[in-house]
Amino acid sequence: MPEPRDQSQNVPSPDNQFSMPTAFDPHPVEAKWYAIWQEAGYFQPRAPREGETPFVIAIPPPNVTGVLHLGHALQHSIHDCLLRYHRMKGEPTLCVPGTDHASIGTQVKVEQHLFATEGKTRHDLGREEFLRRSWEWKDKYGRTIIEQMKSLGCSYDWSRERFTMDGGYSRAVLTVFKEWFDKGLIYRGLRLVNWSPGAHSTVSDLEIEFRDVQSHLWHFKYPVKDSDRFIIVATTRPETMLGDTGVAVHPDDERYRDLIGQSVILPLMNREIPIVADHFVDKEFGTGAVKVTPAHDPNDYEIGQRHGLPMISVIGFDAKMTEAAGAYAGLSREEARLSVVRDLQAQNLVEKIEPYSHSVGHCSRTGVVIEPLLSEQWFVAMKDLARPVADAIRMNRVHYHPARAAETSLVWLDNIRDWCISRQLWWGHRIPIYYGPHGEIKCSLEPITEPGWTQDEDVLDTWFSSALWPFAVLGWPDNLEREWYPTSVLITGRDILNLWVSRMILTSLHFVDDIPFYDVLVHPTVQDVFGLRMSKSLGTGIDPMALIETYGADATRFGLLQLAGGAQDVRFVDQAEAALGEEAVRRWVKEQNGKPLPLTWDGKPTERYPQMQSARNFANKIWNASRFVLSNVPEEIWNKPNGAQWPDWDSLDIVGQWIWTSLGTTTVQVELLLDSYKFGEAATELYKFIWGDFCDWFIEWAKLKFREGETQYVELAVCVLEGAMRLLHPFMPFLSEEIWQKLPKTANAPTSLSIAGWLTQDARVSARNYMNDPSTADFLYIQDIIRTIRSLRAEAKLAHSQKPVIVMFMLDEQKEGRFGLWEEETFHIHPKLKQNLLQFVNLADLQVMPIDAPRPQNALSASLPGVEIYLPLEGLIDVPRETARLQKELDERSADLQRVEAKLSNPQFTDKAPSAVVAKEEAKRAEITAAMEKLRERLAALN
RNA sequence: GGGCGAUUAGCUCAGUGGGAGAGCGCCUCGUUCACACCGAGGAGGUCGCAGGUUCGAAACCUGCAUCGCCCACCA
Repeated sequence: MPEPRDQSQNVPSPDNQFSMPTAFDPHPVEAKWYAIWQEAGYFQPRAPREGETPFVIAIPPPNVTGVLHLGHALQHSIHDCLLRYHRMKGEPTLCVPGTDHASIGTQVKVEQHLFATEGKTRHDLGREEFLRRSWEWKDKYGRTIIEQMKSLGCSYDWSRERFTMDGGYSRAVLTVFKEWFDKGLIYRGLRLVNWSPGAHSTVSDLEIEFRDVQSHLWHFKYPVKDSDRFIIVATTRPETMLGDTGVAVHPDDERYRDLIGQSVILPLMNREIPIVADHFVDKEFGTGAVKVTPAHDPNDYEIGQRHGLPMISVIGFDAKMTEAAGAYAGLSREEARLSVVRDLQAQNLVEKIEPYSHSVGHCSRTGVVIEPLLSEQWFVAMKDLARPVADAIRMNRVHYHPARAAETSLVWLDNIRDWCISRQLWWGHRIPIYYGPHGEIKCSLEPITEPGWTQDEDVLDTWFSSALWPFAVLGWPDNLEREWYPTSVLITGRDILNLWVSRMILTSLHFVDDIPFYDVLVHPTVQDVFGLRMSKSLGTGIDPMALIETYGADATRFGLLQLAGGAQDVRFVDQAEAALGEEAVRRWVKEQNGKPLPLTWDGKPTERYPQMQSARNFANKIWNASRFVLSNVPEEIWNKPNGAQWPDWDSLDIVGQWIWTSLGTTTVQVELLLDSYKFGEAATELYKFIWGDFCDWFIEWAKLKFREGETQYVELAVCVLEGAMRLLHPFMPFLSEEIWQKLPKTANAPTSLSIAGWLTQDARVSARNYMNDPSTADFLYIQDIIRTIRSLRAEAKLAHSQKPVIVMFMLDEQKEGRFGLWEEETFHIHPKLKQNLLQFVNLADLQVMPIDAPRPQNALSASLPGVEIYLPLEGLIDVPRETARLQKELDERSADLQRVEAKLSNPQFTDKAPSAVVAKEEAKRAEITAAMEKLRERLAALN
């Protein structure tokens, strides 16, 4: 158990006041609080009560071999922000974390490691030993990303951590397979699949990377049978011609119309193959005639199916030419290509060879060129399963944020193709199909050990198991914890909306008869500073752990959340990249595929990523504001058993009422924005409140009050700070906890901010008071006046030691109803307030005169609505300079007036625009006219 | 090729019909009293281009240009 906070009394211990260093050091704070939170079990929720809606997230399980990248860091910042927010609001809040076995990704890594360290392949080890090594690998490296999430502060229920190959999960996978098999939804078939000779397995579309390759377009002459004509075909893959079983032309192509139905003699193989007509063929491309190799090209496969062409596999699983390639058998694809071209040239059957650039599919795991191959594979029949998913999305049972993301899924679902689920790998869920001695095929959850029976060698596509994630981690198939299901929201990137999200809905509807989550939130893709997708394989990755090291976890989270507006992609600024220049970066990425960029950064480490630097500065600002408030808490408050209390509203001055109000309205804003997943705006609201309102205005003002010994003002400062820490906690959990713990609190206060609950009614009561007493808005008016006075001071180049007199000429109606500012009877500025203002702006005196009183000579001046502000100067003022300034303002106002006049003199406008808009324009005209009049007077007074 | 989105200050981005905004950066001034990871003041924009709708367009429509992402992939 953690050391409980000493609640017997609030003591002004050295820890509270004097040992706070002037700069916030995040790392000790992070380590301390995460350990305490976890040990205390704050991340494990209570069970939901009857009728209560819990908040539940099952995180997208990252690969066991993975490390946190910037996209993850953003995603988990969002997760944890929502979790902490809902937990503080008192909802039962559960987050189930875990990792994915990532079949092919992990296997390839283990194989690479094996080869590098021992020079062996998996076949040298055998299946059993290889799997043992893979589990070892998983145990060793699978922790990394989990530890990194903890570094970020994620408040996930680690006692529930799952792995997609743990016992219960495997049972879920096999159960799904068997049920679909028994229903006939899983079948075996000969299909063209993406074969990775590197991984020696089929791979999913997602695991193919298309790269632009400089190659050639070869034009071959195929002799037409019983004729001296040739038909010329163009190809990028000469070696596949050995497997050609047809030539296709467009049915409307005049050049070939008479040849349709005839045949050609395939050179080198001397095989007679038909000429068919197919709409797929583009008349404009190449020669308008296509060689058809159904066994090695997806489009040719389709054409072959339509015309009943045979399929001849000339390339084998080892990426070498097969026996069917005749004389070329045993050659590699590359060797065969050279030989075929050479032999055709010898026969004078090569028309021409053009340079040609096109994109070629490479295995993203091994980098080897993908070979489309015919192979026996297991498939899921998707059509009937997909329809209910599309229905559920169309009926808004699942809400996508943004809504247009649903369209992506609908297009995919409406054009669904059967899903190839078998992979020729060892690491993964082995297919529970057993073959009997007499050709029997059985699906069994338990191993069949009878003699003569063997299990299918293949494993399942990783996404097959991922598709079950939300309910499999909540107890299915044994005992689904319905109180936590469906989960609340799934947070993901755009790229796996179909591969993963749609399939989760599919399995959930089928097996649990319910949706898996109410909301799907698509988060932005983080791009580099030039707008390119960030990718480690492109050398453009940024390590979030380095950000945490440099800026702290709180700043990293806050900085990332500030970027997370909607689903709009965001750019992450790296000054080192920017310095290198876009052209250089792109050239490097293109030429040095996979190698890290040659980036150097000589400046301060914190200045490299300005978006993070800004967040770190914010954290430091909060730290110092808190340090200042704490250093002013007097003994008597530390000794109070209930700590600081909200003061009486009516006893506060205008500034106190204003900051209290601002806390209340900020709270409402943050709630609204978080409820609608607008993290960037919520973060900005907090930034503006804490830095702009609390630090820049309230604390500066409070300095005067603290010096005067106004204890209740200290209490107010503590209470506002306490509320601000609650608002901040979902964004910056460590810093907010650290400060919150230092504040004087009631004896029975919770032991941690993370479970302390959301803002109290007291904290928000001011919003109601504001509605009843709009005079608090007057402080915004005072701010305007203060800014104007400061501006005049700067204009006059007054030293800080010089205290000028300010004279304000004010309309009476400007004073009415503002009794926080003015004495009720005399309309004089309230003496107490005036005294504070003089100190605040560093003035000798502040005089308020009637609007028609004579203006001082030799003065700088400015005006706001209803008030003119004069700074009389004893010495000479710079007349030309001041004249120019006033003239410039006059010109600007004049332009404004012209615009307004033009509108108002247009009968179309006055007739058709809403009367409120017209009235507004009229008021504007009056205001501008008055202001211009004053400007002219001031100009005249100068000259 | 199809779909989606973006284009607003030097940079990153808000702003969905009625007087162009924020943060960072930049310039000037200021370090005895929370913070230089700071404070005060200031400069800076024909809202990608061209049409259209409207009394009125940064916003709505059309086209074009540029960029990005997703899907399909050109023999």
